[in-house]
Amino acid sequence: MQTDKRLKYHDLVEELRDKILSGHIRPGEKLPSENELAAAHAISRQTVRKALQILENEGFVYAEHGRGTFCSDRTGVHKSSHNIAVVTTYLSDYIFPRVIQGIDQVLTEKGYSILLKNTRNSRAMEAKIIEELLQKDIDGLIIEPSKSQIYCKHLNLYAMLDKYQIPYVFIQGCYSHMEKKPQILLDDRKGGFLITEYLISLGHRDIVGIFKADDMQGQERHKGYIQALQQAGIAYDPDKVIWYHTEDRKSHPYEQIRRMAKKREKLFFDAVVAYNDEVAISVIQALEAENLSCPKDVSVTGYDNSYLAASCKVPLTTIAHPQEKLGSMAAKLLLSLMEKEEVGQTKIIIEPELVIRDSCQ
Amino acid sequence: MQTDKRLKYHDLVEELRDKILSGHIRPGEKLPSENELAAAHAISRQTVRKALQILENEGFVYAEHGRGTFCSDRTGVHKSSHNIAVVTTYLSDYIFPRVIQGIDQVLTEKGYSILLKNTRNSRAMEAKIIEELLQKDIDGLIIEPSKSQIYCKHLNLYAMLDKYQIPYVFIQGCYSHMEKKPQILLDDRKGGFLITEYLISLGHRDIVGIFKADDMQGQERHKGYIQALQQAGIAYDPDKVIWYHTEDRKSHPYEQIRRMAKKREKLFFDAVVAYNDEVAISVIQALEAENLSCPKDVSVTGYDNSYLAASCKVPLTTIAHPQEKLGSMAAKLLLSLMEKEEVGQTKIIIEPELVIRDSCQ
DNA sequence: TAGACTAAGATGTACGTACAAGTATAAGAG
DNA sequence: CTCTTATACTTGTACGTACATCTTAGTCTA
Repeated sequence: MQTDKRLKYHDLVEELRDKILSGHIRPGEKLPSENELAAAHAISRQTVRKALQILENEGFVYAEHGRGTFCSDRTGVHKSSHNIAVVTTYLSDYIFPRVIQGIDQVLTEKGYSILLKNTRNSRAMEAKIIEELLQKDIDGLIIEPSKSQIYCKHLNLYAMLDKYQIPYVFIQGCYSHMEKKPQILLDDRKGGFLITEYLISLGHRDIVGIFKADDMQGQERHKGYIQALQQAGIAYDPDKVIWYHTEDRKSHPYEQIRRMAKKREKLFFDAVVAYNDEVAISVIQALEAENLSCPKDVSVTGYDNSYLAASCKVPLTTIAHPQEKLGSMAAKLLLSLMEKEEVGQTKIIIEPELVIRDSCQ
Repeated sequence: MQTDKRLKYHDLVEELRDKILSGHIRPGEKLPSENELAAAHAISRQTVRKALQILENEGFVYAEHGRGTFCSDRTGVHKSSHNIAVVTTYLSDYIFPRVIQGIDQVLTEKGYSILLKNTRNSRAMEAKIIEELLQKDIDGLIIEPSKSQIYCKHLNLYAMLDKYQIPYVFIQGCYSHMEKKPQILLDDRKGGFLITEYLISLGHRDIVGIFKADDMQGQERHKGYIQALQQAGIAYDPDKVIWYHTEDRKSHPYEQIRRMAKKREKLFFDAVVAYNDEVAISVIQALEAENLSCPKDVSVTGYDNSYLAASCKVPLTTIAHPQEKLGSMAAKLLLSLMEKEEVGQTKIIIEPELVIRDSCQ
């Protein structure tokens, strides 16, 4: 096989490209004029022009009529689509709009756009989306993991992201074995602890817990719930815990609570720690259907402090979700990763806060 | 100003590009040889080569050594990023999440992604965003106009979209002079009429109307409100109408209603038609602050049938907003425009529906 | 000192030639 | 009939010339 050195214009392209990539020619710097290059390499000006045109198409240089040819500012590596993918599980009208709003505010300011995708909480879908995103040239990725507690077979896709130097930030959760990756999450265990502890401080001892089984948040809030019970010396009773999956979020907790409430004569709970505000509202509805009232008969707590919590029938005592702040923090972290700054803290945990309203007594 | 026709290679580029775009040269078809083109246009072969190289860079043609130059399979137009921009006014957690969800469902199925942007209801921002989107190569655009009742100076940007053959669909509103463009909207006048007519049928005659001043929906709902009053022979009283701007949506309606409610001895209204559910809730809060109750003292109606309407303190009688359906219809319409199908109906108006709950009597 | 002019030097357009190298086809040899 | 070969035609590389157009900087003039 012969070397490529036989093509003069190709030679020049490689030489100049190397000089740019190695830093010998810096962004904005003027290249030698076409005639100078021609003379220096003992080739014709037309051949030099051909080489420069190739470099221009590749984005390494740009020419200005009458002034000269210059090295591009952005070292031509990738064109920078200025798109950043935001992958969430659901596009529900629950808390995500605000998270995305927070992300958007930060990104728009810096000239980036959001490419929105959602996985419907399916890992297969998530893998498909990341593959797709690797094709489009995105500058970064903010992702909420799907069904995060289950072991994830598609970790190699994240290795691909690393390889292509596409920075990513996890929000709301993170796969095991990736705990050191940049991420912003809430201390869900502490949140579960705080809200349970609050109920205990009001005198409740028979506290039902409702948790989502298919993500890390559910697991963590459950742990916090147990921790608070233990601290108060209350025995943990598995029969008082209801687990549900995302698909059944509208029916399962409702039916379970109704079933439990039916045994009124031996009502064995006086408080409910719900996984989130949506579930809390459905719990209250279930109680009312059995002629029980909240907070008079049963105290109920939510989680996330969504707009539902403030405006629903019984304003909910809940745990504050930072929403916009979570989004803007994630966007800022991603931007600093993209600029390859030395980022000190890449794992940020937001402390939960108790918001007291009317649903407990 | 001189025409572009002076540059020979540029001429040839345009001629060939037009032939390809118009279908005179079909994908895979062989173009005339460089010498033939040179002879036919009485220009040199080198000039022909320059033109062909530009077309090759743009993806319209490809050359095969020794065989010829051929028209690209993918008609070269744009590389098809498979991104579709969705531009809304706000990313509120109000009704947009569901609209976007509807769009996303349809687009994901066809392998497209959403590029999300929001204008904060500013026309300047909208112009900036469209300019930016013209740079990125999007395949289509779904847009909710900003401050749509005000005359829009940036219509030329839509002409640019036409020129680049990027199809777009308006949702929720449309600029004047663009009534014939593809759009999906709600019959807001009829909605305003229906809800006002309903209040009249309950016996109300002193009905306050609250409308947003800075978009078409507000204007239309206001017209429907007047229409219903006229039909019932009730005189229109401008003092009973409150106009507000988006920026003041949280304070202005609330304060106005409180002010009106303060004159209790001569309470001159017994019903309120609110612009949307959010405002309706704030109206109810204002009434309660003055010790008036809804629906006992004053009937209040919402609009949009958001999740707020069902779960708030006093479940709202409101007008159904199709949400997901609006989104999916817009996405489907856009897709059919993109495939250049002959689309029969490009202006779709969705009929409003009354949803009766507890906030009126 | 401010402004106009000029010249030098940069890229851009256009044409020309010559030869290299790949492809398809038709003619000819076995 | 099959394989080889010659040939004509294609695109690719390389060089050369000439002039147009734009920028910059220096010079001259009012």
